[in-house]
Amino acid sequence: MNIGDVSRLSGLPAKTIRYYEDIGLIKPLRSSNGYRAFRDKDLHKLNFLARARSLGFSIEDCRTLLELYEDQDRTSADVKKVAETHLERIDEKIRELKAMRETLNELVDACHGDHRPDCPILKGLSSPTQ
Amino acid sequence: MNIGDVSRLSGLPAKTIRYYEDIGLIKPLRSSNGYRAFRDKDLHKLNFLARARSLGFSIEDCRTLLELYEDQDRTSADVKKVAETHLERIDEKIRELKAMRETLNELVDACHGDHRPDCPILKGLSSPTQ
DNA sequence: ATGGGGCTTCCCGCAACTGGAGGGTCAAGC
DNA sequence: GCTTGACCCTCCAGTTGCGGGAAGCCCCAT
Repeated sequence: MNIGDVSRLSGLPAKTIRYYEDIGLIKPLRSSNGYRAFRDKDLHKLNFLARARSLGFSIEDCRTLLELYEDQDRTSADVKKVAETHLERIDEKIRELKAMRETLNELVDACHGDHRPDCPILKGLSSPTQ
Repeated sequence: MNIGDVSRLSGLPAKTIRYYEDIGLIKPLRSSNGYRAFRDKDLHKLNFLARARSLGFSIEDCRTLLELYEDQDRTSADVKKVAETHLERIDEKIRELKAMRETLNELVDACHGDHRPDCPILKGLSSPTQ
């Protein structure tokens, strides 16, 4: 398979796939013409990466998960730990965003949004949030 | 005021303040020794920026908001529009994160997390999410 | 005068790609 | 055999919003 094929099959842009090779996540073979030659194994890994990335795992997490994926002697505890740590990061991010959302929403609600210059949003931004 | 002073007062790192000058968000004067000389006006802007950034506004949004802040002829509708657009981006982000959280949580819950290699998390990542 | 801050500029690096330039390869159609 | 277009290759620069660190002034206290 050429890069275009695995790109279509995995849904990942060819650029991304080349990047993943650059940073050592996948190691496709090469044809005599210099084209990357992907095996089923490479495609599986790309699908794995696409799904892990879509769940928000960092590239480094993905590297770890791929290693565990390929290690027959892994323990599920190791995998779970990575996932739980990531879950906590997600929760933290959600909390942050909700806090932003709340403050911002109050400001937006207080703003008339008419032709006049008077604006509680700008006022809120220019005076301390207590 | 020197950069250290406004850094302490605004809570922004000196590096960040220099960066904001680089990209034209603030325009402090210069003392004869080459040091940046910040006026109250600059400090106000830095505080404004710190608060806008903490609400998740992008630098470009901040630039727009600062312009509106300084424009006596603005309309509050213009400000509100920027804020509402940002609010929608936040909501979208929260939705994404919650979807991730849900999927990830299911996988984590299904995983024993013991010494055995069998792991639903890796299985989930290696087979299509239907 | 010497030591320790503080300030300056400049350049590199981060994450995770994306875009584009400049060029080789391959298969089909004429 | 030649061209055309769709692929593919590498390499370099840019994105966002800074942070780290080098190399070198400046200023004040001892």
